[in-house]
Amino acid sequence: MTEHGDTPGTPARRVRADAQRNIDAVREAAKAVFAVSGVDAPVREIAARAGVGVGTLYRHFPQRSDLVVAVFRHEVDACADAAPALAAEHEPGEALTGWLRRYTRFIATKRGLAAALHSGDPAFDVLPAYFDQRLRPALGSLLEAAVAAGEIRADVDADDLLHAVRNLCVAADDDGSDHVHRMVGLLVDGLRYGASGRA
Amino acid sequence: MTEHGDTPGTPARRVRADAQRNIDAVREAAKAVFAVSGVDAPVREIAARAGVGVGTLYRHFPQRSDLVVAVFRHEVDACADAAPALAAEHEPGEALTGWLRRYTRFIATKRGLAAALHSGDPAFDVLPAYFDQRLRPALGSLLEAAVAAGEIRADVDADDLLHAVRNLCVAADDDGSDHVHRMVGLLVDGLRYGASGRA
DNA sequence: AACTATACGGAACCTTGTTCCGTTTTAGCA
DNA sequence: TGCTAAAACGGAACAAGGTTCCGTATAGTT
Repeated sequence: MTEHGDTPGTPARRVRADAQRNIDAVREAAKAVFAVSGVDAPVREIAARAGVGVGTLYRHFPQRSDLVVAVFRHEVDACADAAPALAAEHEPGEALTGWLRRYTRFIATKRGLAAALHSGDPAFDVLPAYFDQRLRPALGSLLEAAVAAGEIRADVDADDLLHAVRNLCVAADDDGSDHVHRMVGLLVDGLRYGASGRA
Repeated sequence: MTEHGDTPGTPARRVRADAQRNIDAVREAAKAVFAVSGVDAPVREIAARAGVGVGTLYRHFPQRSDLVVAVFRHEVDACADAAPALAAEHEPGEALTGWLRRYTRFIATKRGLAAALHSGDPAFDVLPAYFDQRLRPALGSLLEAAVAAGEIRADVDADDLLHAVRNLCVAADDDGSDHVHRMVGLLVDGLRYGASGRA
């Protein structure tokens, strides 16, 4: 799991309780507003939704882009953290498909972000790296477990799968909601095809 | 060739001379400013550079995006119009390589635009179509001539070549300036490889 | 309880897109 | 050539969004 709402570069200074509360509130508000109005939504709207003044918002997120980055990282963290949780509660194969479903849901909410990521703003340069660095091990451990249990074949790595699913999601615009689920199901069946069969 | 500075949808109404002068001036200024500061440059800066008030600018280009579109179309036109000119002055093979060089120069200036094109703004939806519709015949006629002269093989069409060169350009960021030229040269040599040989 | 570093709120400021309107210029015509 | 109406001009004014500033409030400490 990940600690809490630490904007990076805050080495060890205690954060006042009310400040932390506001940091979280703003991040949640931003997440909600981004989902509805896209990442270009006005800062004031986010502040209002969080029940906070713009001054407070800017104290914690000095630039608009910091807010976008924070929301993105938090969601990546949540997605990554779901892996061990699923692994603890399900069979390896179940855990794997469950996590991929979770992952597709994550990707689906990122339509607006995609444009921002490729906008050339260097503030977003760190995001793809964070994405890989965090999600690859998460999926990797699920894959390993499923391979060890003999439920899937051993010749696919986390990176390939991550990118394949992502591409499936972006290709299927936003129409038939379960098309992506069927496609991902197909992928997983493909993984099962060459399984060793040992349980 | 293409008439002059006709923003589309101007059926037959005479344009006053000073107006036409300003339209051209603004378009040229925008081209220059975009090249330096990118397509997000402030409108006022463009107006100032054109020696014109913002009111005048907005009279001819009611939206920022109209200006971007106009510049883009004008440059596409210039690039397309270069084809017959080259064909008239050079051997078919020469004309072809000359035009491809011209085309790579055009693509190189479009770094900033690429982001805008994929920004989701529907105002830019028409541009890719215009791009193809205008450039394909231009290159197509050069190809035909070169094939007829026996200088190149016959099994490559304009679309493939346009996209191939474009991809070469975007792949090679903006470093070694002539890498692209060498790669395009390679492509053309490839075209020559299976030539019929008849002159 | 008093004190201080920290945080809060929101008015104010700046930049940028867009509109409005009084003034100027062009082009046809007598 | 001088007259006139339509067309075009310029830039002040407006709207909206990002960012800063600073007087006030509060958490945490002694």
